Amino acid sequence: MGEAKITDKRWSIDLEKRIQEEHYEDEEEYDKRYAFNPESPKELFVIDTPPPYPSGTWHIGAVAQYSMIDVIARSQRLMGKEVFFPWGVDRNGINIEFTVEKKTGKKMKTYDRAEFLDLCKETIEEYTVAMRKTARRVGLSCDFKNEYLTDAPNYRAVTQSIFVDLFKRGEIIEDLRPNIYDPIEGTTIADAEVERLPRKTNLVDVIWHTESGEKVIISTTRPELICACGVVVVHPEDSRYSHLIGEKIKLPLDVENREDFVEIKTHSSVKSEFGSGVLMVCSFGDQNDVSIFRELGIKPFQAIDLLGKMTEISGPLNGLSVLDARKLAISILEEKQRIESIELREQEIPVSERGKNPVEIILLKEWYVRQTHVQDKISKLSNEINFVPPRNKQYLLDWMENISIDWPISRRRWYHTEIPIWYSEDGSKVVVPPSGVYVQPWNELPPPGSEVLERESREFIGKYDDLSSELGNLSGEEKVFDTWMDSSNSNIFVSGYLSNPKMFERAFPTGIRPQGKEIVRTWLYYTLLKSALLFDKPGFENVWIDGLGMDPWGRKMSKSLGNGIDADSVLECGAGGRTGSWKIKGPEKSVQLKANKIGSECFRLWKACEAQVGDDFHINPEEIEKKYFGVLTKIFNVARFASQFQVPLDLDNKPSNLSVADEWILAEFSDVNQSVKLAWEKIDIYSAAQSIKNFATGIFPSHWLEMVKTRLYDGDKTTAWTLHRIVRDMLTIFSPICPFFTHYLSTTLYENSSVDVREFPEVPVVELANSERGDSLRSMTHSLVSFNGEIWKSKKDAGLSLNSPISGVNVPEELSLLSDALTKMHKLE
RNA sequence: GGGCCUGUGGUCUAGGGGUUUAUGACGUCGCCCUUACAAGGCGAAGAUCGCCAGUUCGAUUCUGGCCAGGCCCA
Repeated sequence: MGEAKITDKRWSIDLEKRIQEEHYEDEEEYDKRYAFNPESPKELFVIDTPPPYPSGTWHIGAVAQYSMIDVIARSQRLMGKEVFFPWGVDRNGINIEFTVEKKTGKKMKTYDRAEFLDLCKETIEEYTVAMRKTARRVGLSCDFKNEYLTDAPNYRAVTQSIFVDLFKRGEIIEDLRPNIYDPIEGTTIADAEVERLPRKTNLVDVIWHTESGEKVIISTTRPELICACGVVVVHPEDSRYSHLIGEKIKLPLDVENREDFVEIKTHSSVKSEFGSGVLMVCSFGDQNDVSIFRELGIKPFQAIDLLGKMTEISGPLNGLSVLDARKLAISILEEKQRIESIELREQEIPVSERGKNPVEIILLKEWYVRQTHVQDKISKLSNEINFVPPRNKQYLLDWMENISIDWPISRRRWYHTEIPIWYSEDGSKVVVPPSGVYVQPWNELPPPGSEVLERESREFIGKYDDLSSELGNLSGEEKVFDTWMDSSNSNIFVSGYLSNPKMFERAFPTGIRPQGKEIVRTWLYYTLLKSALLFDKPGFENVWIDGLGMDPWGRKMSKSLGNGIDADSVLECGAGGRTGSWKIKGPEKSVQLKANKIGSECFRLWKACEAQVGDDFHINPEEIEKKYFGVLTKIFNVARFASQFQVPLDLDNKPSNLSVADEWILAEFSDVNQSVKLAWEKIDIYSAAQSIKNFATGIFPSHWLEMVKTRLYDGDKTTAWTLHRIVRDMLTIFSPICPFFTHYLSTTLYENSSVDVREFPEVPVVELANSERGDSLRSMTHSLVSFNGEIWKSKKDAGLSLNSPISGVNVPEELSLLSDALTKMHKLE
């Protein structure tokens, strides 16, 4: 016995930060610990870290999830695997374009394209730096040196190569399909960018005639779209029109190059009480029209071109803008006495969020990945994947069941990966770049080694280097990919596809995909689609799908609700004596939450212990501190207590003369050890955390330590061996959850960091793990715990202090083996 | 509006047609500064197992509906 080696009185956020900084500062040391070696003979375990999108703030729920991914990484290292825990940042996409537009007050399309790309890159770089900092603050053990960025040439080259590959195989096609389009800005826009504005519009009741001459009134605000009418529908239960179903009805305006009549059908989306209850379905008045065209399998017409002008099918309206065409259509109909009535009414019309221009849904030639033909295959392949938790696989299966159309992958935006293709002057041939080269077709000619293909058949014609003179003026594709097209390559990118084929061979299917349940239908699905199309394999061995972080009342955190919590505020809570304070809008009133100390270790411990994977979890900083900081302090104190006893030179081999008490706790510990090992194998963080926490704050200190204290003070070597062996291994198996905490304690006590252990520690008392001897030792636990409790209670009832002697108590029969230790512990007389 | 997931004391969780007066932990409350540790000890309160039907001798457990929260889609 001597002075405690651990001099700090307690775990603190400042101590945590100091250790963390040391940990990350020495890059050489850091790489030795965490850098990935693809040549390693160990089993490779690649984690497909979700590359976060830098947007300025990082959501506390997301950071909690990343901390658990780190637990997975560290636990797999501890299990002896060669873990690749990459750090990637997703930087493509419309988000950063919007940010730049907002910052400069200038629209993207008013810029020179190259200039705009530079602006995006600069802006996103600032956010990227902040994100990296938070990643370290929460303790991620990523291979930061090999950071990848989805907007970097090496990443985009992979996306482009895969496109070329799938294009050649016919899995990627071009097609005319409906898109939301802003004719003034000249760009497609996403659903999320559509806003509704009230405007006065004419609702026109137009008289149509069926083939048999019956008069039918159809109300519309878009008479100019009559030329694009594909079907007229009524509600299936509307008896007024049931006799008309299946009949042909003539369009009331002249059209060109198409039949001038359509069929009358039924559709359940029709509101019978609106107008006359008859609806003309045109390509495309609204989203409902799109789905009716799709559902009924009707070929859409193109009524409006990219400049917002009417096309030739509109006959007399040809070439007019939409508004002029509407006016002319009304006057023609009036002339023909085809208007029953006109009513000016207020209507919500869809406009583009930023331009406030009325948007149109028009047919555009876009690129698609074929997907409807591989659903069965993906579903079969996904059976080979271990889902954690299993029930969250359902999100995927349900989604796949609803897939009815191909995946549109082209966008008319800029800060994205370019679609790598050039078209010959006559449009019949295309040029695609060689594998592994990043190209910008809007800005450059095909690089050496490019191939010339027949556009329709994809047949190889020759090398571009030989044929360049025969293609005329090439035009480079200006469109870019949907960002999911990039994201869905993350697993193969980090597994070495293209960059390290030898590694890819070993590492694919990728070890694990950790992600949130909200993007199962996008990120996970698209990745599995790619793996199925490219390799006919499942993308992953494991898919870990966690729930989302909610506010303390179980509501989603959002700006509009005012219930968000910033990640850094929790991680820094307690640093430098600063406390944390959060004002959060509850369901009824605002609540002020306060905490004194949290930090990364407590935060990680909380997430590991608090919720089973897959469930949404409530985040309340006050609770995190109250419930889990004490656990850290308890374990800290156990280690501090242990640190006053000399560490035996040989911790590996057990002494021959272990006492029964020592054997008992070793038997208990080997049990805990086994369940933790099993839990880490099954990627069950919750169970591992619970087992360790219960042992480390429960029977180990309260019952064993109290029982052997005097023996330790007397300098008993075998008990000191047991103490240190258990503390050391306990810190080791706990290190995936609280790496800096255990690092500090283990290096101070044992001069070896628990985060460096690469082999799961087995308690060197094999005969205690699964044996009768072990079982019989463990069978004492229950009586021991209740016996101790009884004595503590009787002493309390008698007004005695715990270390005063007590008489008239006998150690029960089943604990006779421990009777010496218990007699000393309680001072039984 | 549609599909799916979830619903056990304040929080998290075990269990699963009948010894269940429902497990454990944390939190809360009361009493106790006992020398690693009030970060501890002892004790107490707190749940009609979301609600309503049905199946059954019996339901928290099975079935259906509803409600609430969540996710995605429209």
